[in-house]
Amino acid sequence: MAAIPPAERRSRLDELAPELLQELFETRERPRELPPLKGAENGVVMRFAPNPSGPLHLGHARAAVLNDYYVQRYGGTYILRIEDTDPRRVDPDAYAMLLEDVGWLSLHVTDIVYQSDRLDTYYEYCTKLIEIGGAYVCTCDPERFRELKLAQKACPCRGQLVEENLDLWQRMLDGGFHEGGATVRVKTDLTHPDPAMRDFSAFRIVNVPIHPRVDATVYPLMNFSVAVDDHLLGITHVIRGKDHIANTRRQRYIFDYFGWMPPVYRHYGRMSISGVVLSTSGMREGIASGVYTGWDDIHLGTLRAIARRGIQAEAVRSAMVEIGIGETDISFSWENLYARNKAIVDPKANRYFFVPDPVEVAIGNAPRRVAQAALHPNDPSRGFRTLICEGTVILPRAELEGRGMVRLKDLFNVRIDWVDGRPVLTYAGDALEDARREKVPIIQWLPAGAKVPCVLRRQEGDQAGFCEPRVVEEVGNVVQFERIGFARIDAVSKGAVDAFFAHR
RNA sequence: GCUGCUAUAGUGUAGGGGCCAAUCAUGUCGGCCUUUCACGCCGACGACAGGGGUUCAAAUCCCCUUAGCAGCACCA
Repeated sequence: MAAIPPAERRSRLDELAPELLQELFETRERPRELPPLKGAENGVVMRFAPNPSGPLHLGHARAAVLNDYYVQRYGGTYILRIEDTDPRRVDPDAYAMLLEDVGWLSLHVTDIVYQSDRLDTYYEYCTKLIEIGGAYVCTCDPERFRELKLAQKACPCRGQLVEENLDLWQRMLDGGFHEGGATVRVKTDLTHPDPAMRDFSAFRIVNVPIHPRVDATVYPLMNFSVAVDDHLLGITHVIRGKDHIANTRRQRYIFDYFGWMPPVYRHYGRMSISGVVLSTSGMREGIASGVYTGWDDIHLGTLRAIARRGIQAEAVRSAMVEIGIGETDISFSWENLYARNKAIVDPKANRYFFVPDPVEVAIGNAPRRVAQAALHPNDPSRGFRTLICEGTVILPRAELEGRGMVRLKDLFNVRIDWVDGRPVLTYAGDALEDARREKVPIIQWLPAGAKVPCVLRRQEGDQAGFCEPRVVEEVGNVVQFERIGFARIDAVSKGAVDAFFAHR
């Protein structure tokens, strides 16, 4: 066998056992399966833990979908945990937006937990941690503490007795300190090679702004509340970005102090997303200053923005599962997302004509014709659109330029003569074969008397024109404007259609 | 700077010592089909970051280099 050149092997095999060859080279696309999770065989408890500072975007979708994927795969519970322990980063409107976005993604959430409901629990565990000598209240200036930390030196507060710490802690809770005046620190290892690990903060005081859901001034930092919650809620597996690797190590100290078993962690790599704005603060500013129309502006990477453009949740889900939980840094590919969306949307979308940048022209010698154009070429049972040509039509300007002939789709051929730079059209027969033979483009058109104004909104800018009257019935649906691409019909106002371009 | 993680076609991914002359998708190009530049079908293009080492055998294990990323907050 080895003596036969590989190229020859295939042809030989083809002669000997063609069915074997076919099996060997059959390209079956198996549904993508992500690597198994350690210790998940008997079910999992996982969580998606967004911060209510704005709506969800594609970055969130990755965490949300991947955790959901494993919950679906192994069975178990999926907790939506709203991490609202920083009043400064809470947008009261975001709570509702989060739930909408989770709903849009069809996450299989079984429980919803608000961390702001659980402050007393965190306080209780903080007291315990102080009691067992795992934490202390630090009243140093933050800048001073930082210097000491970098020098691997203890701050004076670190040596306080448990009783002193408990007193100070109570004083914090009683409002005896102001913002910045005191912080609870977890005792770790001052000589830890990674300065990020040294005596990190667990609680702080926030006086302004007031939390929209709870009356408090002492708030846990995420490493404390997350560790306590992951344990109390029985989280078995955590999938999150690698920006949390350091946090995982910090949280480990808390698990160890309490003698808890930490969950299994997977940290996926950074995902860069080009072409849209993702930072919540950047989006917020842009909306406030009028650069963006709102959280669903098509230049943003929020789920509501891409949904508005006609991207289906299932496409997002499928794209995220394809990306998976690899630790490599990746760049998110809109192309791949669009391809997946097209697969979902193409069989459903009805076809219509949209004529951008229209020119109205009378066609010389044009017979009156009733054109029947299929709503979907692969599904005749859906029926037809009826377009009546009485001789005057509108055509996309760009399709005429430089041409001597075109065919109007589902209608007839027209000759184009250029007189003083203006197109003069003449009926040139019905035969499709003529158009084929001449390799003439078959273009979209509309009767001059039966058209609806339509604006196709793209990221690059708006495109004005006209579309078929029946598009008005497609609000909320994705349609295909023939030869242009897929678009979601967003609204109809004053008889004009507002459409958002999805992709080709 | 310190601490850590990662490196497979343009993009995303599979492969974790021999089955790799490397998977699948997407993309691009060509063809077929078609009254859309859609869908579908056929074909082509395109990658193991670089250098050492271990081994009979390395994309796979080890080391170095390079590059990217993350963290070093009283954010999450």
